[in-house]
Amino acid sequence: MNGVTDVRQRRDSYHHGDLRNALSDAATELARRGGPDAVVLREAARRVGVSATAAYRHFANHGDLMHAVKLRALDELADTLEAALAAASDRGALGEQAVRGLYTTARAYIAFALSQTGLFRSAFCHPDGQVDDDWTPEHQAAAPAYGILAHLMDVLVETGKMPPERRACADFYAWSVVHGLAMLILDGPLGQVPEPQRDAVIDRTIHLAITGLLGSDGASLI
Amino acid sequence: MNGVTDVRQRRDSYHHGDLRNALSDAATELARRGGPDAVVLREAARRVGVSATAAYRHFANHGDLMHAVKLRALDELADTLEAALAAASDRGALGEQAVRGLYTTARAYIAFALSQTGLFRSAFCHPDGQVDDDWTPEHQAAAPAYGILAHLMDVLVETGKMPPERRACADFYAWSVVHGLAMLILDGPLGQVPEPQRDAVIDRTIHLAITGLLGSDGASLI
DNA sequence: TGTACATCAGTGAACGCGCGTTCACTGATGTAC
DNA sequence: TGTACATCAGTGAACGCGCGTTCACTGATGTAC
Repeated sequence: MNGVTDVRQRRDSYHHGDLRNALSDAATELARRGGPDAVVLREAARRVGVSATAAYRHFANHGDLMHAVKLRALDELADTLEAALAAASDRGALGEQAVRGLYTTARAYIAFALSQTGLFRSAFCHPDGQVDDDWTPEHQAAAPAYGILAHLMDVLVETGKMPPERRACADFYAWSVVHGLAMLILDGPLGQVPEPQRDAVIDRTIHLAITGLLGSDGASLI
Repeated sequence: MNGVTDVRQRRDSYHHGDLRNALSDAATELARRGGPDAVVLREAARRVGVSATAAYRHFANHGDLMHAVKLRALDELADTLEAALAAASDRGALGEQAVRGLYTTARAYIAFALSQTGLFRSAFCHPDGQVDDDWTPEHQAAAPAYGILAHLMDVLVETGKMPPERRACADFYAWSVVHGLAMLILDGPLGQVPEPQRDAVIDRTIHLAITGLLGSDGASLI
């Protein structure tokens, strides 16, 4: 851990050793604070203690750096969801676990969007001049959040919690609700709602979404 | 119609007559093509045939102009939804009309996001230095799209198509699905799906959302 | 083991870009008497 | 009806900003013999 951190700080030798990673780290921190627009190549270099030109040894251009930030943001989102899922209790039948898992994941997604807004936006940005293939099946590791969701859905069907005929696109549907809710809070009408009410709206909306998917039986669970 | 257009073109007298509107128009066209980032005060002035300085007689600053664009985008979105709703057939019982109206509105929302991406993004941007009160209840006229949705939901309950206990937040829920779906296509994994499949995903997701809200009876309708 | 040399990874100065905004100004308009 | 003058709505030149990117360069490294 400390070894990793060391390499990210300003070096004392002429050669850095791991400049690409250090720049990605610095750029990611910029994104965390200020979103995609705050990712400034010169500033990242400055923070690492290196000339701006040095960055061009490791990234083709600004869009390339941005792209690295995007992948990190996507990873951090997925890690957050997985951690939330792991932290939730494991008791009960598999099906009930999956239902609870859906609630947990949904809330964690919103929480990430609200607390790590800069990164969240960066995960869905378009680095200029980059081919946007982060989402193709081949690169699906870049969107591991989707894997989590899809797996939950499969378990729901297997355990009889969700009718099989609803399975098709159920993952996109769930993702849409939760992503749209996040965006409406960040950029839309729900941003103006004071916080206690907002939390109620979040819970209620997630509840409606899951109930709709599972039938009313899911409702009684939480 | 032509009278309106005239005023938007370059004037021949020293005084323009309706510069504020002309600048809003020009800026909105910039947004339509290139999204919020394409709204450049100097370019809008150029297009109207006026010095950049003149804009400051009518807008406090760039954010103020942007804000005008945002309101127009919001209006155009609402108009599009209403037009789609009006164009849909009016036959059948009120409840069935409302259900069909939901499908129509949802599809029109996505279609707007995909065909008027620049404006769509502008409707949900944050003009810098502007207090974001476009969404407060007092200014709700600024989000007339919400009114359309809320009214549909009320009709669904009144006609017995939707259980009253699901009414709470049902509008936010529906908006979230449709907004999230649009965003996932524009900025997320669904953008990479080739078009025929994508349309299927859109229809299916909307269907899941509405079925979830109404119960499976809604399903048979479309 | 030492040395020559290709290659890799940095440096610092400079450029152009186009924006938002300000300044001191001038031309047109409307109103009080 | 004419005139003086305040006010409104434009103009053109200029500024500073900070970025991404390129250039010709130098310092460090590793490998062939």
